[in-house]
Amino acid sequence: MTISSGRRRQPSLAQLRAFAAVAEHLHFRDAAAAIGTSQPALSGAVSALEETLGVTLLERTTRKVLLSPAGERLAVRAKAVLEAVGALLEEAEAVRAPFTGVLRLGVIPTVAPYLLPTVLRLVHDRYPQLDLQVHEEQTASLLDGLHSGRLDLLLLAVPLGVPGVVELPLFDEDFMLVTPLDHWLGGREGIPREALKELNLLLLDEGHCLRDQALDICREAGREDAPVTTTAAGLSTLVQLVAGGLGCTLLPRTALKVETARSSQLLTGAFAEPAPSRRVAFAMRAGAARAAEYEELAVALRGALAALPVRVLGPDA
Amino acid sequence: MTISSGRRRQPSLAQLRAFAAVAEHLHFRDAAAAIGTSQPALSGAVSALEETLGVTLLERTTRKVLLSPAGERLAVRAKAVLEAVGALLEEAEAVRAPFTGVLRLGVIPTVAPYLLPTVLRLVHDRYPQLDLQVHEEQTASLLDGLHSGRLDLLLLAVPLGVPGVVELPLFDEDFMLVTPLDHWLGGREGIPREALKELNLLLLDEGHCLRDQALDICREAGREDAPVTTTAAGLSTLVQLVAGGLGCTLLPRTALKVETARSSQLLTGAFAEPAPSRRVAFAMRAGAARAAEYEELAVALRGALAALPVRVLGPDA
DNA sequence: CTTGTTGATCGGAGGTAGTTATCAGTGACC
DNA sequence: GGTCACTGATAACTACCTCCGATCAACAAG
Repeated sequence: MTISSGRRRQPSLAQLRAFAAVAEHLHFRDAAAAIGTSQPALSGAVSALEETLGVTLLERTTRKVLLSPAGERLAVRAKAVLEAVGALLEEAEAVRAPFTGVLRLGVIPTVAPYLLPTVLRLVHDRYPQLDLQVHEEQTASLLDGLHSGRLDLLLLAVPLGVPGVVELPLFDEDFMLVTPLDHWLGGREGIPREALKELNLLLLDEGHCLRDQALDICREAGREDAPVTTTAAGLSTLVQLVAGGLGCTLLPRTALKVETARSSQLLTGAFAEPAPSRRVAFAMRAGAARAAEYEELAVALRGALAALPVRVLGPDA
Repeated sequence: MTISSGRRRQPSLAQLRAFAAVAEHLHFRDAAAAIGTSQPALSGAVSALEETLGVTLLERTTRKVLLSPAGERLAVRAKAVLEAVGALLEEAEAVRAPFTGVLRLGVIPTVAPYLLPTVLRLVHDRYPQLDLQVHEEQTASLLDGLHSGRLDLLLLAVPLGVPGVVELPLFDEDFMLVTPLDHWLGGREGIPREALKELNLLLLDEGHCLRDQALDICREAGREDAPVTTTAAGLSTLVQLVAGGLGCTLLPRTALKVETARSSQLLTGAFAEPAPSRRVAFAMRAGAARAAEYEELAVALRGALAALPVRVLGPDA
């Protein structure tokens, strides 16, 4: 036996938007301005929602507005509804005109300089309507941006092991050993990984995933101590340090040609098979509205990678 | 330069409901009846939504209705929106009147008979408005029901390791060794786990998690072969088989008293500390509308378990 | 060719939701 | 302590939207 009168109507999206805006601003007039309506309309919408739900959402005084405990919980749900609507609209937009509009692509610094030429040419030739905006950041920052909606698609090294993020693998590439001219391993092939135990290895700064990968490879090779002596902010700098004789470094295969061409003081060595390698992939939010486009983009990019010294992967690798 | 005219309005929930209903029934009149409106209203709503989104959702002929590819994708989004609205309404209901209405609780067979008395008494005394509907099924079926919305809350052995499911641990309980009277381990204490390697162990049928746990314990004890000779559909049967001298079995501590009281042909042995054990917990959907209630229920149940021979856990164990 | 069924269209009634103008309560400030 | 600025709520009005019943046009079956 319920006391509440009559049957309850369904809340409207306008009401949920009104509530969400008030919950965010905690101020009716500001919230009204934010969603482009009048204060009375918003006031009425929130009241109607409270009536509909049978719950007091806000503690109002004439001087300030507070969310009630119930309001706190329901504001989350309201935002979820509005997000779902946003996703639907975004998907409709994507369906209506695929490969148009802005695509905010995040790329890690150890991939960007070597892969972007290929990516940019591909997009320009094949999807000329697509406005690609590139953001070069480290992995952690990229993932944060992906989740917060600041970025749409990432190009980085995987596996990430982050739930809610889908990886579209593109290719594997080996790491090469770059040494000074007079180094005992200089220019050799079939270098065993164990050689890493003895080397003075130069690494990137903290935060670069390439640094962590190099450390992992050292660990796998049986090296106990951290081989850190000097660090550098970019691969170019790193290579210059090697040329200066300060040590050796690992370079992904795609970076090799560009970075070693600048100096005649370098030699390149190849590891014995299976050489240490990294996998590069696209990453997107699970359930992204434009997922189909990103997958098509991945297919196209795999095709465009044929000229590069990498092992291109299938979509399910 | 867009061809489409004017600014687009927002879709309404009624429109999304209309579309979702048509997508489900693929028939306008049936769909209209399903959501309690007239066919013209529904027809208009879908048309308006197509206009709003700028996308053709349905391929209509006068004889049949098909979802367009875009419609397929957007129907999923529309359903997601409606689900989010449903979650909001459910949460509002829960806020308005917590611990009232129906709670569909799923329980595994090896927990139900021993814990339900405590649970039922607790709910009856403390939450008399709560209409507890108990469903006894095996873990896989329970999880399926939880995801599909057929069940609200589960009571089972953890860890599950299922994403999207939150576990609220309740207690740990040891496994005891039940043997015939004349067994060489009969009634002993401090039995080493390695003894399991030598035993003829009777197990439950496939699908019972207790069976898998027992097999795990055997594996940990170093047993290579599967100790399966006979199986039984329930612990009561299993114990009768032991009393008949067909072998030994493992029984959770909570089941011990009830199951061994029926026969004088049994002895109970305790393993050496730390004894093999299982953890029993509530499990709910992540983001469940009534999550706060389930957590309170877990707290209350932990308090009510003091009389049982188990190690009650804290909420973060 | 007739008939039944399909989804689309029409015209009018009702309600929803928006607007502007105004009210009433509260805290800040001199 | 009184004034004032600012808060959210209310009132009155209007516009639009959505709904319904009735009807229409297209199609398939017999």
